[in-house]
Amino acid sequence: MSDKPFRRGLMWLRNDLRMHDNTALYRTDRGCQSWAAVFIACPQTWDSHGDGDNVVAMRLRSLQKLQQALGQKNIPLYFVELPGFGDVPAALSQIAQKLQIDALYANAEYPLNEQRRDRAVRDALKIIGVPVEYCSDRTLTPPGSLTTNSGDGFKVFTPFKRAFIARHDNGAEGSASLPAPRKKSADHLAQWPEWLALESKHNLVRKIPETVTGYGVADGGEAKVLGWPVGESAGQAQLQDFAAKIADYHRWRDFPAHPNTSRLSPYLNCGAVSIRQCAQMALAENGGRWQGASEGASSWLNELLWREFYQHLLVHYPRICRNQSFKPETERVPWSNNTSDFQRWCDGQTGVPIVDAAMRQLNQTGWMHNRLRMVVASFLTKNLLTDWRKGEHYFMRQLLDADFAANNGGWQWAASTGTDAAPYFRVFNPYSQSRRFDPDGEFIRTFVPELTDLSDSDIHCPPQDLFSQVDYPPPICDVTESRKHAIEVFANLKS
DNA sequence: TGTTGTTTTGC
DNA sequence: CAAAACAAC
Repeated sequence: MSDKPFRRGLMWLRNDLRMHDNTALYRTDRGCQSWAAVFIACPQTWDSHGDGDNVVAMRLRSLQKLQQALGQKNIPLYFVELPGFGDVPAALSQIAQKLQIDALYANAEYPLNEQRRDRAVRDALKIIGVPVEYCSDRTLTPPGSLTTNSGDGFKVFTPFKRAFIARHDNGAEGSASLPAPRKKSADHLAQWPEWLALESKHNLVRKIPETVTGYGVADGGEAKVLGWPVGESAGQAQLQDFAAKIADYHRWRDFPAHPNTSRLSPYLNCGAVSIRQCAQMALAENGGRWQGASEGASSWLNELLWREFYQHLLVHYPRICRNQSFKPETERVPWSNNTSDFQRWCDGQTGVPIVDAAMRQLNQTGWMHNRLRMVVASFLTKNLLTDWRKGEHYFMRQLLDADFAANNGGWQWAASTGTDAAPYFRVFNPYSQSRRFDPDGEFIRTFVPELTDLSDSDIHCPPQDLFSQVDYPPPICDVTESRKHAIEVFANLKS
């Protein structure tokens, strides 16, 4: 007799695609004598959530890597494509019965539709007597567990941070991370069927496809997406690279041509790297404290807490997941929503070099430097007075690191519609930002080669006579006038 | 993690 | 008179 409470278990993988320090995976391995993993693609729901080709490619390629790693431990990984989240409970119920599963494990996800899906799965499996365990893994502390004295979720970052640190500045994060699952005997794979037919006509198979319905995937067959190597080992390598540079993070983080940023977001988002691994690395650099010794490490830990803050907000304020702004009065902003302006912004053809360079970086690489995300978001929502939701959606479609909580939080911050957002009168001047953070125009030259020959001082705001000589558009708007107008519009909301 | 226009400071 | 400080948006 084994002391394991369950004979056969199933690990349901989502955006947690790694072997090490994976809470639910660890619980499955420890809790079950025999187990398999399953991934369910839901392209219809993914599409309605705005997931683009890039984030889906990152997900599927990372999953392929994980399947190899699981295979080396003689653990099967099943794949099935269903249309949407609504199809998942019935399918998992069938899967659990046909595979004779005794327990299901997964790591919790916090957007509203994900929570609803997971509750429905728990209810469906309860009917057939299969317990479901959802683990806290995507955040450092479970959303909902940090509240103000009155029991509400924090709406302001600084008090949230203070409360978080009060609870976590005790070295607990420094403890060892969870080990990878243990290797199974060679006959373990044979204890699980090669494939299963489900009643919905979707087959559960052990082969991960190159693509799913409605999604094209970049870089056919390669272990890269838009030049980014995929998988847990690539994520860990990135974490190690950044660990060597984190002491200087604060000094160079704002300069897009010399970025000393972590570039970990695509890995963090699909789960190739855990948030605890990130925090542990930075805490090790910082004498085990959240604030203090190393300015670089402290500064980056602060960024990790912004991510944490936005994840927690979803649970306390589900209106965020209903396509609504956090501040109700900002629903009355008379957005101009000019279609061709928006298209030019998307294409990097606004005639404002730093904005165009940033948008082209996004379009070409699936990633954008954080400061530039603020600059282009401020430009779209304030100077072009376009609804932040159009920008949010475009970012979701393009980003390799597209995460609903972080992306929505960032956009509502820039648009001044969010909690603890930039005050409406704090509008970035893209030319000032350009001169300050790309002083010699190096970043602009990388992505807007039309302007290569301009002087370091002219490149931020090209002179009038350039437009007849070079195929580059004149500025889409006057930033001084449009700034004034936006501030006026927001000020009028009060009356 | 703002910008701008105005006032004050310091040489 | 340039740089710093400040107020208002």
